[in-house]
Formats: sequence, structure tokens, C-alpha cells
Amino acid sequence: MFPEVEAVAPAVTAVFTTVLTEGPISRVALARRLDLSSAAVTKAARPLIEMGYLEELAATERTGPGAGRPASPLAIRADREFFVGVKITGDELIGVVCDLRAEVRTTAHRRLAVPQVDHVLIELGELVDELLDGPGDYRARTRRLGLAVSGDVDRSTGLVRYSPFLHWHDLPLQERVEKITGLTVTVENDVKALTTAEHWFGEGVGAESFALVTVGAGIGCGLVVNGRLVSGSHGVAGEIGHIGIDVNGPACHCGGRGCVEAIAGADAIVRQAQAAAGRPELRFDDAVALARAGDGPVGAVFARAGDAIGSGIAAVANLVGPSRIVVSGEGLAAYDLFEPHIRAGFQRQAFGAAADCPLSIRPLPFEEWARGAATVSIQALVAA
Amino acid sequence: MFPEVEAVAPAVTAVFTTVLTEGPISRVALARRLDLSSAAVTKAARPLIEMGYLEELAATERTGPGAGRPASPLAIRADREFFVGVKITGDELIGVVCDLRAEVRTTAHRRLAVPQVDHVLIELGELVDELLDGPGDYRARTRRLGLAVSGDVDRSTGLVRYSPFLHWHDLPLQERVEKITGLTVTVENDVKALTTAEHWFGEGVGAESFALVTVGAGIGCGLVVNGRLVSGSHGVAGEIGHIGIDVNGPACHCGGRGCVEAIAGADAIVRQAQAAAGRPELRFDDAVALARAGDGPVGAVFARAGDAIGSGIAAVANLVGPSRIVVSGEGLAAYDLFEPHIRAGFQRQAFGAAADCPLSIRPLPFEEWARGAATVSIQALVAA
DNA sequence: GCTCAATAATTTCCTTCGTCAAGTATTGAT
DNA sequence: ATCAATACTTGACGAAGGAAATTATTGAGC
Repeated sequence: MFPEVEAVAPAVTAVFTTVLTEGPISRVALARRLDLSSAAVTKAARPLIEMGYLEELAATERTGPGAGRPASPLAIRADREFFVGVKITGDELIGVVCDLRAEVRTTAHRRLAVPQVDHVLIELGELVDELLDGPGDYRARTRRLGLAVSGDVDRSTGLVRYSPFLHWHDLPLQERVEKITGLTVTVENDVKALTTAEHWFGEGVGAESFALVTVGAGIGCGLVVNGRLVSGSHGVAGEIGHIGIDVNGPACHCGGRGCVEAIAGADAIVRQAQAAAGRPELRFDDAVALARAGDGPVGAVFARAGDAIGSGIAAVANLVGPSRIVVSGEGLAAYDLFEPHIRAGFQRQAFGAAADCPLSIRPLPFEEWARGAATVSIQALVAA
Repeated sequence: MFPEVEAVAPAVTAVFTTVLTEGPISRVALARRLDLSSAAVTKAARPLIEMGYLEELAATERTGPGAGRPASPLAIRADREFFVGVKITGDELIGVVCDLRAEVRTTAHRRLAVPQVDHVLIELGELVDELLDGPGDYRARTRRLGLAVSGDVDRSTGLVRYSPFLHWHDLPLQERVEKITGLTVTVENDVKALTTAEHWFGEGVGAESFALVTVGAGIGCGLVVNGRLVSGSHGVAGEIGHIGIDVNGPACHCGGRGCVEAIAGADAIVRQAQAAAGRPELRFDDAVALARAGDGPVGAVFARAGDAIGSGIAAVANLVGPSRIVVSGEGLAAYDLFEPHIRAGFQRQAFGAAADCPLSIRPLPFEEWARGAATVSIQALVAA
């Protein structure tokens, strides 16, 4: 887990993780939260403080009725160690350096001419150097790098089995990048990485079950159930985009009919908007502009798309009953056009108490994907 | 956990559970399976053998190339203890006695005039006496009773929060029945109980993730993900029946549109068959008979229903990626009419590798629900 | 039959982890 | 100052597994 130590007691990991995700917290509170004796927490916290990962904050003011020694809450020393996160897309690398609390410290980009592996790896190496050797002097306190890639990724081996957008097959990405950068590398599917980030450091903190829906070119979904990420035994999970919500709907490239993505994916929206406006040269941004300007038929396309997404989200809520759902993604640049319809579709199809599940709908800051990648490498530190 | 003992080491529980669900298995194999040392397994198995829960089978014939001491596999002594399971429906009690391996030993029924609580409890008490004092002499070796009830049930407290079919609200069922029978009672939702049974003793054995779909008056679904039953944080989970698969479909009593249940629920099928045949007095069995006799329009109703169920199942596969799915339920009396269409709908809407998920479609023996209830009480023994 | 390699199970000793119970620390209220 | 309340620490202890040596039991090769 930590540089100096080989193995570490379960309680140490638990204490570290809980302080990390649930902020400054006293030893006694930790003991209650983790169902440990306070003695165990004291013992587990000591090495973490000695290694500089945790620190003791000044006593807080008393809360309750009267007396008692004030707690000295434990907090993460966020700048004890830094983590690089890079999201790899077909035409761009987005990189960040995060601290232990997954706060972004620096950002850098690289456009890619083609997603050809060797080319990407060279650019990636340069990007990492730029991030670590730029202002901030992160290099000395950075040992780990997380990569987020769309497609079928085996996190445990760091193998990219298949990435459709990048046209990569069975690429041992972890190994390759470790050789180039000298860092300890973790590779994860991009949606899972983002879900992890939200679960550990975002709105999903403390949730036993949680769903993240991304709206963009495709429509994806990451799931946390019983406190653990859902992986899917055939490598498929969270494919909310291919739930069929209209048996008479348009055919989808996947072979299905009326898939959410065939109605609300970016391509599908463009196609429908072109037809609705009678302008075959229309692009996504044009469609957004038209809808915002009050174009009825084009507005209806977004309405239908939002409703479809809402239906899909309701399917998630009905099936697994997450305690909250976050909807995000680059598609939500057109946030205002989607939101009411997502909510309407969700409310209509959510069954009983599932309709009470809180829905956060918000655009996604562009470096969020890279932050997700960094989060995965923070997790790797804890799990190691 | 066990009569004589208060607390029990984790390894003991693990060994017991694994032998229970994965049949006769040698200590060395157990050690590998559970990631324990063989010493630990030896130590854990001893008290279980002494208490009569496990026994050592005769050495098996060697398998491999040559030599080595033969294993003496550990097996459950299934008749060491018996468990009563009762499924409570609006008009009937179905009871069974099962052994430790959840094999049904005896069955008994009771018709109910009304689901009025006091009446049900009296009948239940009589049913249990009939089961335990009848042939087989189970009473002396039976300490536990499991109850399966539809609706919102809190297993940990044994409280029935709300059961729509029975018109029960906030009924402390566990407490009441423990008083009447003197047995240790566990109460669980019926679909979850059945899922548990299938996960421990049926086709779901060993699966990390697993789904059970029940087709009947309603359409339900139990989910096991990452080895654990999914409960849903708002008390809602597995509501496959209210996934919307047709935005232009019929309104559902839940307020949604085109829900699977509004197309493929028993009521919906009857209504559609009546319309298709132009005979408003038609009942479910008549519709089945007509479809089997080759009536085109009525056959189409079943086809549409099967397809809807298949789409819903595909949504489950796309979202959580179970390693197998079992489709069952009393609705599958019309098995032959549904099956091909369920498969077709599933194949069409399952995304990528999700389509490879094996689908078992089979009718449900009538006492299976009660067996599910008994299974839950077997689990309670292990967890206690 | 004897020896050896291979595998299964057990035993003994030991480490690790976390609890228990007692003690210290620090506060506000009386 | 004393006391109750709460937070934290300490040291002795015990339970649970692991490592390695030992015993058990087989088939193969001689």
C-alpha cells in the first residue's frame, strides 16, 4: 500500500479510506462508523500519521450539552502524494495531476492526429512529463498514473481488450505505459473510472448504491451496488444506452430497436433534427441553437431524447434502486434542453418509491474524465 | 449460529456455507476455494463434524496421473436439521419442510377465506403443526421457520411494511409467528426468497451475479450482484415489470406507459386476448387454449408479451451483466407460448456479449416459493 | 515388497489483529 | 475544586489463521 510498508492491517486501510472519503473525522466517530474499538482506530491511525498521510486537526468546539474532552479529528494530508490521471479519446489526451483528495492541481492537453498506439504512447509520455515537471514540482511526490479508456478493459491486468473508438485490440497498456513513464499504472474503463470518482469524492460519497449516467456521443452508466462497482460477468454492464424503450422505434446500430442511444445519442439527435428542420447539413450545435431559438420540431427532438434518457434512468432505478443518481456528460452542454424531459420521463417510468430517488443533472467539467482516471490510481494505492 | 455455540469463527461459517452450496468437497479444495490455509480448514471443519452438521465421505478414487493420499470430502448431513418454509398468498398458504440442503421433504396447503391477519396466523399455526407432527417426525429437529410474503418486507426486523395483495401494513409478522409457533422466524419478500434459493441451491450456485425473473400475475426480478442480494435503497429493486419498453404502449396501473407488466402481465394478456378474439368473457386459460389451437390474433398477444419480457430481461443483462438468468414463475404454465418470443426479444435487445448470457426458461413447481422461504431460514442459521 | 513421489490432512508453534479494561487527557458545569 | 462526560491511549490477552514440519495414504517404478 504505502511506500515504506509491504503489508498493512485491514483496519489501517479502512481508517485511511474512511478519512479520505468522509473528511475530517474523530477516532471515536471512526470507531463507530467502522464497527471497531477505539483502541483499534488509535493503533491504525498511528502509522498513517507517522507516514504523513494523515494529520490531527486542532480540537473542534464542543457540540453537545456539556462536557468532555474535545475530539481531534483526523484529516488527509492531501499534498502528501500526487496522482496523474489521463483520459484517452480518439483525438485527444486530457491529463491532470490530482492530490490525495482528488482535487485537480494542474491540467494539460494533447491533440492526437490518429489513435495509432505508438503515436499515442509517445504523446502520453510527453504529456506526463509536462504535467509533472511544470510548475508545482509534483514529480518527487508522484508514483502513480491512472488511465481511462472507453471500451472493454481488464483493470486487474491493465489490458485493453477492445476499444472501438480507438481501434485497439488486446493491448497491454499498463505494461507499455509503465515502461515509458516509470510510474505505477492502473487502467480502467472511462465510465467506471468516473463512477468511482463520484462514489469516492463526489455526490456518491457514503452511498451504498449509486448510479452515474453519462450523456454524450453514447449514453453510458456506471453502477455501484452494495458498496461495490458492478462489472458484469461478460464484460458488459451499465449499457443503459441499449435498453429498448420503444419496440416500434428506430433500428439501432447494435441490432436492437428503439434503444435509448438510437433516440438520444448525439448522432441520432443530429439525424432527427436534420429531418425535422429539412436541412441535411445541420450539425449538433446548429440543432441546439435552433431548439433554443424556439424551433418546434427540433425542440421536440430534444424533448423526445430527454424523455428516452429519463426512461432508461428509471429502468436503472427500478432494477437496482440506487440511493442517488447523477446524470452528467459532455452531451449535457445542451443541459437546458434535456433536463425537464429527463425528469419527466424518469418520473413517469419510476415505480413507487423509486421515483423519490434524487437525480442530479449537471454538465461535466471537461477534465472530469481525467480526474476519474486519477481517482482509480488513488484507489490502487489503497488496495495495494 | 448453531445450537450449542454462541459465536463462531468466520472460517467456520465460510466452510459450512461452501460445503452446503458446493456439495461434497475436500478440505484442500475448500482451502483453495476460500483462500485459506488447509490448516484453517481442518480446524474449522472439526466442530462442524462434531456437531453433526458435516460428515466425512469415504475416500474417492484418485483422479490425476499417479499418486497421493485420496481426499475425504466433506459433505452436509442434510437430515441434521429441518426447516419449515411457508409462502403466504392472498388465498392460500403453501408449506414445506426442507432439509439442510433445501430438499423438500413434506408439503401441505391451506386455503384461506380472506387474508385477514388473525385468521391467517391461526391457519399458519395449524399448518406448521401438521407439517412437523405428520409422518417424518421433524419436530424434534426443527428450530426455524421462513416466511415468504409479497411486498415490502424488512428481513432484519421481520416487519411487513406493506403487502398490497394481502392488504397488510406494518405488521410485525416475525414476532407474531414466533409467539405462535415457538420457532425462530425469518420473513422475506417472496421474490428475494426465491432468488436466494436459486442462488444457493439451484442454477445460480457459484455465480457472482445472477438474476431470477418471475412471470405470473406480476413480473418480478431478483438480483444477485457481486455475490450479494440487491435490496434497493428505497425498498424498490428488481421491478422489471415496470420498465417501459414502449413509449406509445398502453398505460400501466403504476402510472407509466408501456411497462412490461402492462403488456405481459396476466391481466394485460387476458384483456388483449379478449379484444383479439372479440370475446369479453375469455379467461387466461381460454386464451392459452386458443393460442395453442392456432388462433392467430390471440397467439400474437402471447408473442408480444413474450417479446416484452425478453426486452425487459435484456435490460437487466445490459445493466448488471449477470452470469446467468433464470426465468420462471406460475405464468410459465403457458411456457411453450412464451419461450421463443422471450428469447427473440432478449437476443434483439441484449447488447454485445450480454447476448451470450445463458437463459434458463422453465415452469416453477408450485411449492418452489415455499422452498424459497425455507432457504431463507437456512441462511438465517448460517448468519446467526 | 520396497522406495519414492505426490497429494491430503493434521499438528505445533507463532504472528497478527483487534478487544477489553483500566488509565490518562481535557473539557464544562456545579 | 470536584465531578461528569467524552476522547484518546496503553498494555495484557485471546482468537484466528498461517508456516512448516509431520503423519497418512495412495500409485508407480523397481
